[in-house]
Amino acid sequence: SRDHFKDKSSRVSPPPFSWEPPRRRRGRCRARNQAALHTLRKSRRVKANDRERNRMHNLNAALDELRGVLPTFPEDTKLTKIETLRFAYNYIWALSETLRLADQRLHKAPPPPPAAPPSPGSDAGSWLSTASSLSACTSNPSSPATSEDYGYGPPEPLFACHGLPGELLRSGPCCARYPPADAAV
DNA sequence: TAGGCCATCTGGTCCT
DNA sequence: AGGACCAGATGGCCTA
Repeated sequence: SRDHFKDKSSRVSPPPFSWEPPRRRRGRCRARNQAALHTLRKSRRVKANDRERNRMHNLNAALDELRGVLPTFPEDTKLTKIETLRFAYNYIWALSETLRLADQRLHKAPPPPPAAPPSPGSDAGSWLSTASSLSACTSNPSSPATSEDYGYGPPEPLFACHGLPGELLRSGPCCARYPPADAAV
């Protein structure tokens, strides 16, 4: 079909579906198309990056809100993302235990030992359920010292840094990065 | 300087 | 088709 343009004499109307533009023109078109495709892809990528950035910002904002309702000591301690999630998991568990125990006490039932805390994640970096962190909690000077102090009659003896009953602190993971690494225990 | 944490980019996949 | 979601890669910042 390209020969169709070589010979002027035979230049009749091109066959309906086999006609192709001259090579040079087609190459230019292809280049133009390639460039258009490139800019299209690029603009889509830029848009996608923008959305992704925004999505992550929203996710971080939600994480910050979650940090805001979690008790930490010192108060301005910023938990990492993974710490925030794990602590939230355990904090919810501890609060549930508080309600459960309070309810039991209300019905005069002898409080059984609290249930084993859930395990939100068991990698080596998890500090939430370690005995050291729990003993650190109970050794807080602002906390009640004797076992009698851990009773559940109102008002509940609370830990200044956690706001949770002592028994829960001793039995369940509820500390967030406490004590600070450099703090004397 | 190594390791941890984080933000961002990127391509793939799934969903509407 | 376009957006949401996800996971891997990368580089910057900070701390021990």
